[in-house]
Order: sequence, then C-alpha cells, then structure tokens
Amino acid sequence: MARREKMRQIADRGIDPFGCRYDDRTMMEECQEMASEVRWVKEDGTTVELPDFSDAQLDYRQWKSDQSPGAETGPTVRVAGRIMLSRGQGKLIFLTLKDWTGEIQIFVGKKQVGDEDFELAKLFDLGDLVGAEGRLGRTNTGELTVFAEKLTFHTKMLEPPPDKHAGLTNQDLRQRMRYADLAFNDGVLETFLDRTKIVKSVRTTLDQDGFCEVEGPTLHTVAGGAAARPFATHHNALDMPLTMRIALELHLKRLMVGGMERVYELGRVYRNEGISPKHNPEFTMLECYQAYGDYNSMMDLTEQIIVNAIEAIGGGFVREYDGNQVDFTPPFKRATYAELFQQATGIDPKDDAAVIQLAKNLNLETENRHLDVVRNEIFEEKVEDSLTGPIFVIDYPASICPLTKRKRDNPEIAERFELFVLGMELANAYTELNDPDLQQELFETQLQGLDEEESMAKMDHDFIRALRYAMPPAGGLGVGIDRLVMLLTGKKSIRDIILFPLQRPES
RNA sequence: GAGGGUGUAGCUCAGUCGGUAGAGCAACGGACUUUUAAUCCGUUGGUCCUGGGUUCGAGUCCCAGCACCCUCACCA
Repeated sequence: MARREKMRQIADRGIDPFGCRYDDRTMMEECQEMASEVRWVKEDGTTVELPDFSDAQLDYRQWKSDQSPGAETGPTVRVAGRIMLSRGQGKLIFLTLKDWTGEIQIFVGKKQVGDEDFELAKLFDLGDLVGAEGRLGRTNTGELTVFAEKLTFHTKMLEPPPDKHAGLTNQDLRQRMRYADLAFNDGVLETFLDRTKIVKSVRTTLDQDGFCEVEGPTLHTVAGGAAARPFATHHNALDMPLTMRIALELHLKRLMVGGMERVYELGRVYRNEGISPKHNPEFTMLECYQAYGDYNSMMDLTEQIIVNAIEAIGGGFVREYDGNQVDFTPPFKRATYAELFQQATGIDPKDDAAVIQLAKNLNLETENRHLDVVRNEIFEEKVEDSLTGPIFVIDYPASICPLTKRKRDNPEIAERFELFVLGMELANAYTELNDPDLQQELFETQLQGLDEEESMAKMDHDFIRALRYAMPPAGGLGVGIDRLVMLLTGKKSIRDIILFPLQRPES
C-alpha cells in the first residue's frame, strides 16, 4: 500500500496524482540532439566547446577545473516521462526518465529545486510519470542531464514495476500485459513503432503509385480467396450464418470490375487454424490489384514495397535474421517453379512417373490426388525451406491456382509468383483470371484429393456474375504484412510483432 | 492435434538425497549533493500453478488437470 499512501500524500499537497495537461515538452530525442548546445562560457564571455564525451579516458571534472573560472551553459528544456531508474543520494536524486523517443537523466538537488519540490520528489516511485524543467547540461561524469529547477507530478503507477534490469521476460505476462512489456522492456516499443513505419511505408508506396485504399467487408457469406478454415459467426436479425474473411481478394476484384483500376486493402483477415510462432488467428494482409498489369508488373511493385519499407526503418538492405544474412538489394532473383523443382530433386517435373515415384519415396499420399497437388507437396518439402531468397518463384502448375490466368502458350502453367525469404512465403501474386466461364468451371471442378477447406476454389456466384461484367486484365498481389515485419525487425515470433496476439483468458 | 520443456516472493531466478522456503531487484526504515542496474546498514514479503495419491513427513516422488514456451502437423 506504499504507493497508495504516497499518492494520498501527493494529493494532500494539492497536486492531482493523475496529472493534467503539460504543454511545450521537449522530447528526449530532441534533448539528445541539443547536446551540442551545452557549452562552457569563460568569465571573459568567450565560449568553449565541450570535450568529446565519447572518449572513455575523459575526466570532465578535471577538464572543468582546467577551464576555470567559468560556467557551463545550456538550453532550458521541459521534459515528461516515466521514471525508469532512481538513484538517491541524500539531498540529491538522479532519475532516468523515459518518453517514447528516448531517455534522459534528471538531476534533482534539494537546493536546486527547493524544499517543496524535493519533498515531492521523495514521493516518486519507479514507474511514475513525472515532468522536469531545467537547464540541459553535463554531470561530472559527462552524462547529458536535465538539471531540474521545477518538478511536476503527472501520474502515479499503483502496481510494482518488473525487475529493473531483467524486465518482464515471462512470455505469457509479456503478452497479457503488453502495456508493461512496452513500458519496461527495452526495444519492444521501438519494434512496434517500426511496424507502424513499415505499414505506413507500404501505404505511401501504393498511394504514390496511384492505388486507392478501400475497406471491404470482413463478414462474408462465402469465405473465398484462399485455402483456409474460416471463423463462423451468425447475424441475429437476418438469422444468417456468416464467416469472417480469410482473404481480401474477391471483393477487391469486384471493385476492379466497377472501375477502380488500382485498388488495395491493407487489413485484418481471420483463419481458424493452428497457433504457432509464425501464425496468429488474425493477421494483416495487403492485397492490391492493378488493371492492365500482370504478374511481372506485380514483381516490380513487390520489390518497390519492400525496398521502401526497409528504407523507412533503416538498417540497410543486408539484414540479419535468425543467424542468416538476407540481402534485399533489388532486383530480387527470379526462377521458375520447374527449374527449382528440377534442381532440388534431380527430376523433371513434367516426368509424371518419376514424380510419383519420388512422392512414394517421400511417403507422400498419391492415391486419388491430382498430380499437381502431389508435385506441389514435393515442392513444399524439398524446395521451399532451402530458398534463402529473396527469390521470386514463378510459373506454378495451373491446377493449384484456380484464380490465376494461364500462360497463353501453355495452359498447364499459371502466371503466378511467390516471393520466398528464408523458406517463408512473403508475397503471392497472379496475373488475375478474368474469364468468368473458366472461373466458374474452376470453382465447380474441385481438385481431386482436396476437400473444400484445403482448396481456394469455393463457388461464389456473385463473384462470377461480377466477372461477367468485365474485369480488366490485371495483376494482383498479396503480402503477409506480419511476416514482412518479422523479417525486417528480426523477430522470430509473430507474437513479438502483433500487439495483442490471441491468448486464453487469465484464470 | 502429437511430442518435449517450464510453472517457487511484485519481477528475475536458486532450491542438493524427501526433513522448518532462499537470493538479487522492487517495497519499507536509516546514511549520503555528481550517481549510472549507485552504494552501505537494517526490515518486511510465500495458496511453491490446481486437485488427488505415496509417505511419519512432499516445492522435491507418482497420477490427473490448467497455463505458457519449443518442435512437428495445418497454414500465411
């Protein structure tokens, strides 16, 4: 109850323990940038640059006595943030204050702030939100510091903070109490701010390329556009079953029929499937469609999106992920599905007998299954994991791509690419199928060996009708935003880049 | 869904062969006007995940359950 008792004592001093408006803050980052404005002024009025504080040998106290007589000067700042560390020293307290741009040390001396504010400072606890106004300067050890002249109390933290060194490491608690994770664990806030920068950059890239952003329905009567199990729900007034969307595709294509020639949606989709370090039931997808384009134009766009996202968060094109180095310098490699298949297995993918034999050797099911499904399982098993990338795998077997246009000179091959990085599928794009009759046929003929949930082909009569109103030839692209954020922020678990991943409720 | 691991103070973690529950940080009291995870002295703090069982005696051994983590499967 110590914190509540201090809160009462703060209130007794006539101060609202939950604070109020506080204008004209200098953010911590700005304070750090203002370090060069801290100078030494000699008695004769001449100004001297301070020494190099990055020099570990530097003794600032000695330096100052060498410069004497004179005094340090610096700009006056007004900062507010959370108390991360506190070092009491009798009539002197050092606070480490953090806002969302960085940290700075506050020097609170009894003589400097006066008795009243010093008594207030004694009621501060780790985790409290406080403000300080004073001159920016350097302590004897050279640390950039706000020498407080006035203190402000903003908000009392009523819970004890996590371990000030180790932070909150329990994964369960980190997700359950993301607020504490963000506030007390180094780098967590920065990672999520990077996520925001990446998403913003994706939007900017598309906006500047003339795409318009739309919001499609998340409640679908037919969960199409991908192969996944949907969440089922129900509308009471209409007494109608509904599913949460598993993809954005089919509504965006309807909009292209309507004349939105460059359209995208960046939004949440929901899949009722397993949870893993790479899967969350709700995740963020980008899908964009460009009329009169094809999958080649989508490859260029994909590169542009990724290149711009990397530049938005910095750190260069060569990135470290899980001990691997990935070079995102464009252009990315391109290879056909067939040649990668051949390279990895030594078998010509067109040699049906050899493919079946290989599948049997790998203990894959071959009975009653379309050969392209078998081929693709071999591809997933033997090729995908070995793709360091970034690499565009192009030209997929047509029968596993029911929404994709076939190559004009070869109906067995679909104009599709997937972008792989370290075995992860980062993007998936087609030259879009816009022939309503063929689309209907592909929806009707379920692939052998695949039940409805495993197939992308789900009959959607309204979508077929839309295509009959003429959808322009187009390229379409889907990007798994969470995967992109994971790769660019170096996080190995999707739970580290989704603010509130799904969890069971606390008992 | 299958296998493995973890669960002890607010947080991070020890806990030997089954024998009265431990440390660091935080909190509380004290000293200290240039500290850096400040330091020093003292104090407080426990449903050992839950429920059964074995035993004179269980944090420790056994069984069941719950939660989280990892791997695999499904998938992006």
